[in-house]
Amino acid sequence: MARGKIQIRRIENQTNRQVTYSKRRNGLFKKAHELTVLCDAKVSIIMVSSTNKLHEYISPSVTTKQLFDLYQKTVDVDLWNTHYERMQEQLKKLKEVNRNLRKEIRQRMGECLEDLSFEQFVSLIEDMDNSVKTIREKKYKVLGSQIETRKKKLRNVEVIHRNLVLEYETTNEDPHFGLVENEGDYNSILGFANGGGIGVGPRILALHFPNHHHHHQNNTLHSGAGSDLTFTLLE
Amino acid sequence: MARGKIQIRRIENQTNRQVTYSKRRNGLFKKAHELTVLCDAKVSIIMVSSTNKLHEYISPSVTTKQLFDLYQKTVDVDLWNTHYERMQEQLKKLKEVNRNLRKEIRQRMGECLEDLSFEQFVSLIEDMDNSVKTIREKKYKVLGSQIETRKKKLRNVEVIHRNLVLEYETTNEDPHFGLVENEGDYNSILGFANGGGIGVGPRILALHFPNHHHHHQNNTLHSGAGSDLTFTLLE
DNA sequence: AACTATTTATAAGA
DNA sequence: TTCTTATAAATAGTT
Repeated sequence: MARGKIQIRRIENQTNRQVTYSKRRNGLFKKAHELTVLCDAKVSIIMVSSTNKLHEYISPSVTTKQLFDLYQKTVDVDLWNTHYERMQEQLKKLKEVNRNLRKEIRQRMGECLEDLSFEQFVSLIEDMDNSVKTIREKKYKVLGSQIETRKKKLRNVEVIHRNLVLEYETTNEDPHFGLVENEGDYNSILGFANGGGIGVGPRILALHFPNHHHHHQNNTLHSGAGSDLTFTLLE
Repeated sequence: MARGKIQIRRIENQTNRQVTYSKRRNGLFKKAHELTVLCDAKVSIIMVSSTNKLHEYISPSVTTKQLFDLYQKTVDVDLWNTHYERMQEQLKKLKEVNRNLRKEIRQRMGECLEDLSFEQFVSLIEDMDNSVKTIREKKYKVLGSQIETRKKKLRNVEVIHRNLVLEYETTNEDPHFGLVENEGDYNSILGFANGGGIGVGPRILALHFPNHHHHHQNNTLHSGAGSDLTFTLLE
C-alpha cells in the first residue's frame, strides 16, 4: 500500500514474507487496540506465522480464557464442550451407580428395607441365608486346612526334635567327642522349661524358630508354606 | 482518519460507536485475511461489541479449535486443562470406590473371601448374622402390620355390606317404594357367585371396588391408606 | 449505504 | 531490525 500496489497473494520471498508479517501484525494489533478503546469492544487475536511463531493480542478488559468461554457458549462450535459434557455425564452415572451399590449394602445390613417390594424382600432373605451358609462353609474349610497345615508342621518339628535327641545321644556315647560342657543348655534348647504364657500344646517355639507372638493381629487366610512356625491357636 | 483526526478514546455517542465498530471490524478482518494470504499465517480473531454481539475471523487454513489447542499448548495459560484433569481424577476415584463397594457386596454374598483377613472374616459372619436377624424381624413386623391392615379393611367392607343389606331390607319394607324390579341383581352385587379364580377368603372384591388381580407383581410394603381393596395373600 | 477529504498503514528502498 | 517516504488503503464525518 505504498510505493506501489501489491497483489494479495502469498509472498514467495521468505525474508519479505517475514518482514511483512511483522509489520502487518503490528498494524493489526494496533487496529485491534483502537477498536477496543473506541468502541468499548473486546478483541482476542491469536496468530501463527509461517515459521510457527505464535502471537496474540487481547483487550485489556478481558482474559483470553473469558473470551474463549464466551465464544464457546455463543457459537455452538465444540471446543471441548462435548468432551466436558460426556465426562459430566459419566460422573453422574458413576455417582448413581455408587448410590445404588451403597443402598444394596445397607439393605443387606438390614437398613432401608422400605424401598424393597415384598418379593424383593423375600428374595433378599433367601439370598442372605445362602450367603451366610456359603461363608460359613468357607470358614470351616479354611479352618480345616489351617489345622492340617499346623499338624504337618508339628510333625516336621517332632522329627527334627527326635533327630536332635538321637544325635545328642550318639554324640554322648561317641568317645571321639569330649565332655558335654553345657548339659544345662540342653533343656533350654528343648525349651520344656516353658517360656511364654500361651498354651500352645507342646512348646516347640523355643527351638529358636521365628516367634512373633502377636502375629495373630494380621493373620491372613493364606498361611503360605513359609518356614514360620508360630501359629496362634484357632479357637 | 479522514475528515479530521480523532482521539483514540471511547466514542460516547452510541450510534457512532456502533457504526465505527462495524466499519473497523470489517477493516480488521480484511487486514487479517490479507495477512493470512500474504504471509501464509493463521489468524483467529474473536471480538465482542459493547452490545455483546460476537464476531469472529478465522483463517481458512485452520479451525478455531486447532488454534485454541495450539495456543494452549504454547502459552502455559491454562484454559481448561486443570478443570479437565480434576474431572479425570474425580472419575478415577469414583470408579475405585465403586469397585470396592462391589467387592464388599460380593463378599457379603460369599465370594472373594480370600482377600479378607481372618478377623475380617469372623466379623463379616457376625455382621451377616445380625443383618439376617434384623431383616427377619422387619419382615415379621411388616407381615403383621399388613395382616392388621387387611383385617381392618375387611371389617370396613363388612360394615358396608351390612349397611347395604339393612338398607335393602328397609327399602323393601318401605311402602313408599315400588316393587323391587331387579331382585336378581342383589346376588350379583354381593358377588357371592365368585368372580376370579384367586382364593382371597370372602370374595368381597365384587363389591365394585377397584380390583387389579395382578397387582401383586409390584405390591409395595407401604400399603398406604388408599382405597384399594385388593390384597394378595401373604403366605 | 455511499461519498470523499484526510489520516493512517505500509512497500520498497536505504 | 529500523527509518524514510511515496503511495495505497482505511475511515470520520457528512449526505
